[in-house]
Amino acid sequence: MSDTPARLLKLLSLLQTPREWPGGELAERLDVSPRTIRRDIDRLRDLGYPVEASRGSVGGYRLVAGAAMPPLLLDDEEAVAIAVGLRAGAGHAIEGVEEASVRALAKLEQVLPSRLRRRVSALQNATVPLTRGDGSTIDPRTLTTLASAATGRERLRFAYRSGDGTRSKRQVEPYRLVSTGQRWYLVAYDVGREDWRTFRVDRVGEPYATGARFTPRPLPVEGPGSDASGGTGSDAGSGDAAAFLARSMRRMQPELRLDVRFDAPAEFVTARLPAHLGTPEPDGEGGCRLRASCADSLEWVALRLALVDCAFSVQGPPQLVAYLEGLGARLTRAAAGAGREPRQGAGPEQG
Amino acid sequence: MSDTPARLLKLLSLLQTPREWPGGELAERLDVSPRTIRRDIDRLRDLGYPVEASRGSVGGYRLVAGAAMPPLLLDDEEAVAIAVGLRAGAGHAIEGVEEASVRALAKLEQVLPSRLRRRVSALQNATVPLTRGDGSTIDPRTLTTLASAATGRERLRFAYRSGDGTRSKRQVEPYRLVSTGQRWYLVAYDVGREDWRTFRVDRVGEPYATGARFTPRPLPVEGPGSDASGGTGSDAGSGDAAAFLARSMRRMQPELRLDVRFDAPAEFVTARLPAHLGTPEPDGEGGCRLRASCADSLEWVALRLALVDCAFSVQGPPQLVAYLEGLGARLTRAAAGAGREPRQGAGPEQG
DNA sequence: ACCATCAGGTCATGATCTGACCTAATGGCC
DNA sequence: GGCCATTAGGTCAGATCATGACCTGATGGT
Repeated sequence: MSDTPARLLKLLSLLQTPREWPGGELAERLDVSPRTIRRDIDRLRDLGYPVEASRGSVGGYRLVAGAAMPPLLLDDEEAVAIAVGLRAGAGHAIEGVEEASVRALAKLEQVLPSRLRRRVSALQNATVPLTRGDGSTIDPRTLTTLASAATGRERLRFAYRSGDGTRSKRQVEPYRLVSTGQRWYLVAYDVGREDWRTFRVDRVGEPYATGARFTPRPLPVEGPGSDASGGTGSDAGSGDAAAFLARSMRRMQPELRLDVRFDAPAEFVTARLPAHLGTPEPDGEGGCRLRASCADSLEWVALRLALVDCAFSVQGPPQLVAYLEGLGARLTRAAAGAGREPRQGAGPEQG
Repeated sequence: MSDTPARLLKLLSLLQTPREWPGGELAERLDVSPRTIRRDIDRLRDLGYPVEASRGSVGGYRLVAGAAMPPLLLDDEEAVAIAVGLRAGAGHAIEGVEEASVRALAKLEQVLPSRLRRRVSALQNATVPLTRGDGSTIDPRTLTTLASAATGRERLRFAYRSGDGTRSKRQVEPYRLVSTGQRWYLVAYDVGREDWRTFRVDRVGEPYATGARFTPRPLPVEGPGSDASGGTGSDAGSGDAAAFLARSMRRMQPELRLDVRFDAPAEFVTARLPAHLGTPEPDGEGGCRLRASCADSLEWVALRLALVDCAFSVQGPPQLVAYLEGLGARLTRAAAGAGREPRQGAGPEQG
């Protein structure tokens, strides 16, 4: 409790509170002399954590932004908040940081005390997921298990339910998690099939790491047997995995072939659409047209389109048209009920 | 670089990677003898960080969940992912952890290196906010500035735009941030007005901490002048602030008086609605009715209602009815355009 | 002008850390 | 069952380091 490293950690934790700490107060809190505090501050600075000091009678120390991230010392509630936030984000993650987000979540959940874990899952259950209905909501626990196994180079076993409904048990050497828009895929070497495969994470059931470690094989670049000439050893493989996924997706049937016309300029629409849906082409004066393929759920696509906040018109696919029709009718009926008792099946009516 | 505390931090950071580390490898990485590694592991355990060891030929060390949160050592991408996730969540935060979420964000942004900060704001801009249109989107920077000032007991100056449009400059002693559903409020002592006020955060402009520290005053409990008999000194004031906000809200006009009937059982609807919107009462067979007041934005409420995924009917307020009408018409038109070239103003038509 | 704060030097003492030995126990693999 | 790699921990000598007590200076707000 009273040795130097512990004190340094405590000091770091105190300094992370966004306020100024006079040296005397720190000395009192940590039960050492002010001189030692000054020395500790020096040490932190040597370690690369920039402690800023303001002199004068209301001066004090404060940790500011530096070149590297200092260790984050979170209290219970903050840890829970981050875990909940990341889990909520895991489904429809912010583009560009999906993988990192899952890595961070895995890191956090690895060390999250069990009482906090209970609070997290309780809050998680109380939260209404934004996308639902097509049954492909992703279990964050599955995601973190896969992510841990991939970075920890541990073999995985899981049950897989493929697109046509057949079930199988797999044992794989996980390579990397990749997300496209709303969906997650695992690129892995299937030990049983003796080949590389991509798995949709929402079709993975009950994954667990066997504990057996493996040395990662090089991901085939194009054809089998081409040279994956010595990588830097660090993780330059994320792009590879994404490319591999893209190639294997090309062979699969994309689930939705979008064709939408917007009554708004292309840049307006682009700014309001997720990037992986593609970019619309100008079409006519003041309009644009989006043709793209995606594997996202119907509800989610419909929601994104509605949020673009301009008139639009869907050419295809038919399921999307049908869904929008249904949703539009439901909303119109909801609005039409105003002023009198609601009744099912009341037709639309306008004032 | 090579002294003990730094090595311990590095060790912690290595152990947080979700994989097993043999002692020898750690010794090599940290450039000390294996014996020292064992001693360091012991030290970490003494500090309360439970390091689990598996013996045997494929054994190794791994940090597991313990009683307290260990310092989180994030790499750049993970830090960015968390920051982006929390900022995205700041607008429509998960219920129950809003304040903690903002505290965590403030803590993180305080030490986030500037190059990462740029990446965060770039990603933030690329993201389409889920709610827009009523101009009340919240700037996460404002939120974290206020949170930092509140926990750091620093005075704040900002420009305020009140409900009727009048602008004023305020200097306050911030007490606490409170969120209700989608909106954020600051409970603070207004130095100029010499009284307690609540401010809507989205109406706060250009806040900055003056640097002047203050000693927090007790928040009046009911009437002015009642005794707030010595609190525990710690932060038991979160509930107080919420209660204070609720009292001062009661005097204000709530913005939306919802009255919605759902064609689904009350428990079905409750599970799919955010809690702060209130709970619906059973109404007729298999239906229920929700009467509640809220200060959320129109678009957001409409979205939540649509996501309940059952037929419903809105009695009021009129703005909501009008908005749903417009949205429903837009979606119906979007669906009706299928199969032929879209044309503006084409009336709805069904097959 | 005064005071509180940060910044840093020096010194003696005592604690602590490290590496090099050693032995014991455990679990997986052949 | 035997072998091997791993964790676990004891002991010892020497070097290193941390601490508190003193000091002087600089800075900035009141």
